[in-house]
Amino acid sequence: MQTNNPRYKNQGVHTIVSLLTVENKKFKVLLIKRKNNPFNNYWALLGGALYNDESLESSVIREIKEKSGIENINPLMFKLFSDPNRAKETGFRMLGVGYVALIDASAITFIKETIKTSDVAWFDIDDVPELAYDHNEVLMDSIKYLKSQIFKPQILKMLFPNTVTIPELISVFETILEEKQDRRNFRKKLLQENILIDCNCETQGEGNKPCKVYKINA
Amino acid sequence: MQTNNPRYKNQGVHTIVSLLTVENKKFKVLLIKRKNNPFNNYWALLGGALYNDESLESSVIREIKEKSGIENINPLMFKLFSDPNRAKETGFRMLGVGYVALIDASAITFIKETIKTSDVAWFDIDDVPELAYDHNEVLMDSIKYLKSQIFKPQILKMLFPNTVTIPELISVFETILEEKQDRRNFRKKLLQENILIDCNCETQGEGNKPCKVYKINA
DNA sequence: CTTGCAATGCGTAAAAAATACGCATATAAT
DNA sequence: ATTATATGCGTATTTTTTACGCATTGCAAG
Repeated sequence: MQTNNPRYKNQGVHTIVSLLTVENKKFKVLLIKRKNNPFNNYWALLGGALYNDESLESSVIREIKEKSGIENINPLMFKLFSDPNRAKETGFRMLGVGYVALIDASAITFIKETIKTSDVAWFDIDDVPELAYDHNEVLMDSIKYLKSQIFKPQILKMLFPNTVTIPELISVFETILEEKQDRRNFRKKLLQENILIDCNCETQGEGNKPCKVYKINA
Repeated sequence: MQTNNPRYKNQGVHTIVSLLTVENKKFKVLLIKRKNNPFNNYWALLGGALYNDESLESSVIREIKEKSGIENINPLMFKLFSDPNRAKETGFRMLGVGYVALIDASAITFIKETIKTSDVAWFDIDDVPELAYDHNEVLMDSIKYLKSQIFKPQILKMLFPNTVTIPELISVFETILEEKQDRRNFRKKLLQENILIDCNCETQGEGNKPCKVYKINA
């Protein structure tokens, strides 16, 4: 077929993963420091080449697991990056498939133990340096997409894989959306749309009135 | 880099184009008959391999021009088809990038003159045979996407590159959406959202009261 | 020249969805 | 007791969507 034709040779696909979290009301992204050319020593989003026999999603999951130790991720594709020159430094025509994934704050602790090297780190979204390739653009697009899809159970489940309380949800939403949410409407919406499952228990020992505990319905 | 690693070898990208039109209140798609294996003699959507130095969109435009003679197309990407086995018959790992494009009824006449061979033809949407690869799925997805985006100027401009009247618009919308539109609300919406530009002239000699002539604002 | 058809163009009314906000009450810590 | 923060029920306002009424215009066919 076609790989013999120079017009089609040297094409490839890689995934680009915007792995985000919220910790202490700060919105953060996981970056890795490149150890090869091109863009040696630049920070970059997670990602890597697609294997022939795996799906894009498996590739993303594999990549996240390798670099952060995190499993049980359900990433979402948000955009295809296809500019012919977007990775010209490699000498290949690479398509980049953009994915967003989220992890909950408790997993961050776990990641911190996994990460021994200084080449993987969380960056505050407002404090991201110039990244390799077109990754700054990819990151911005991923956040825009996330904001538009934040009420989707698939996303909420990544942010809160186990249990949640409504105050926790509000806090995380306000951080990501960068705007205040009305308590009453917020709660009404989540309950009306059957996004939350009542666990019939409450938090305790946290100062004020206990919160009801829910699970994300997904 | 990576093409030496068998895990990444033999990857490629091709575009798949759902080229649609409405003629005499029938919704139609342009198909070509394959003359090679795999899927020899099967009908298929337009499309082809991506060249290294062209954008996906250019590839689509080129493909449409080669096969139909039509130019001035502004296609829209709607989905990435990435199943590892979706083109296993070729022996390659091919990503398929799905695009929708539309042409106006007047261009159909032009295409008919261009098409001399029996291997390119318009099919009624309800009468599409089993297609090569995953093209039946691609076609269905493209129509679903089109329905959801039909009011976008980019799409309207393809359907009506020159001038339109509101009755023409309604007729085409009713065919594509498969449901009746209310004349008054339809008109209100298009005018309120500044989708139409008044050309200050009217149709004539068509029986009843003349229609105002508009251009799509895009 | 009247009548019917299909268009323009201006309405309003009802229904549904999104947004703003009031307030009574419960629980734990101080 | 007071304070802080939750639950949970409510309503009012605004915006958007949908449904539909009707007077008027221009052409064609009888």
